[in-house]
Amino acid sequence: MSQIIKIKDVAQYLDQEVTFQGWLYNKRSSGKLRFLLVRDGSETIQCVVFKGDVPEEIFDDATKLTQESALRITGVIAKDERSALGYEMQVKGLEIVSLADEYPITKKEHGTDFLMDHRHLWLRSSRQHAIIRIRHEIIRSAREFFDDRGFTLVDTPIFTPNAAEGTTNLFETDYFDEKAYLAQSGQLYGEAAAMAFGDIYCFGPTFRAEKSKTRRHLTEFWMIEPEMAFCDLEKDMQVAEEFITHIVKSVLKNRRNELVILERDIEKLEKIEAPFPKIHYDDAVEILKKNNIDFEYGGDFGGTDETVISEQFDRPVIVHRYPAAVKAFYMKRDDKNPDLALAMDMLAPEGYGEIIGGSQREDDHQVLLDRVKEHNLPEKAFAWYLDIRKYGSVPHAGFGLGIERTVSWICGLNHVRETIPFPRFMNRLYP
RNA sequence: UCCGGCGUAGCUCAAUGGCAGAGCGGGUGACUGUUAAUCACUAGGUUGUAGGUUCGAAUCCUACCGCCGGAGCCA
Repeated sequence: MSQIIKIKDVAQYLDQEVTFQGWLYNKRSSGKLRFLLVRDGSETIQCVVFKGDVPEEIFDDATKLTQESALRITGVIAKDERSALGYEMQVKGLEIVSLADEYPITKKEHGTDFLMDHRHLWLRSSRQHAIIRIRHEIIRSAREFFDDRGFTLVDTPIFTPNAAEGTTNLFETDYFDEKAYLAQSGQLYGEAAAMAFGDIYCFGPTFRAEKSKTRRHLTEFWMIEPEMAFCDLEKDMQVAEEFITHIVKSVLKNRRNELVILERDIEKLEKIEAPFPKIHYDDAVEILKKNNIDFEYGGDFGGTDETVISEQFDRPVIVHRYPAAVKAFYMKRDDKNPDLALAMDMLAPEGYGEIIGGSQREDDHQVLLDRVKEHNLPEKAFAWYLDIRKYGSVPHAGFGLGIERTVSWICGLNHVRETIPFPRFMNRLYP
């Protein structure tokens, strides 16, 4: 057998005999010719079998190959303008590794529910390849951003003993006859880690048991959450905008072809450059009023509100200083107006909604203890968290980026369910 | 939980009260350059489930189930 190569490297082997290992993506035929589209995970190439060039049994094998059959195929690489890749293989040899059963996913259109039932096979299609590779680049560049700035990766637990804000939106599990909950954020542990290492981030799955049936919600999704000691809200927002700029630029540089496959409007992504507009909550409410949106001051923004606000700008917009009443207990209040929390949300353009939520944290022990009591939280369960404020407390801040919403925005998708290999949402636990 | 839509062949859909169909996929055959190849032939159905109206129901009515979209919910 000749040298086994990846299809993406085909240009280096012009006029040489090589072997691919892969799967049959599609097959066309014409008389004494068989056109085999072979995918090996790196790329897809057309391999041409001419009856006069190969032994009869090889031509018969090429004829009986079914979609997604596994194969090893050997031949000479030739340049060909008629082929989508620019190259194709003139086949000399073919080994069927396994003949596939009738494949459920055909070349015609399918409904989303059917495709989700066959998610394990759907991942083989070119569109899903493009999305998952962009997801990979987003995660790779996100880690690179923090790694290059000296952040330490400190991952946080998934089993947690207590519910920060009630248990209705948490998945409950049995932990040796004790109740445990799947984490909905690593942040509280991240704060402890920041006091140990200065700048840290965690990256892992988070779980929300909300019965949300919208294009923006999953029950299991991934968040990357930096936490920084000696950091205030202003610096927090600055890190966030530089972070997003870095991710978008990395995708544009390293996964441009995938964006083209997805027919993404690349010009819109090329406008993403720090600094981003940063508007006060009051200004955001003003925007809603100007657009005749019925909105009561003091509330949180709904999906439509977020879309209207983000549509005013050509890059992500950061809204800061929300009413403390609609935000979490651990957020520090604004000195200038104690009704406002030092919180910030970043809204993606084009109506993709909140991709980042962050804040400066309350660093005073007594104030935080009062908040825990106000929210009727179990003081004992939060003892370790309050400890952080007793032993060398400092101003600190951080944020969380939702990976799937970011992938959805950068890819220009209309639903987050395609942004994760095996999504979990309402009515979807299989495969 | 609420509001709206949908459920017909493996898949995507048509048939709106009167014979249950097409395209794709499968099978058989033809073709030396196909690009979701094309062409011919062929197999494939408890019309989501249960009940009701009617001479007659995929079609109208009721309930249930499932799915989709949205709202609510969403540190």
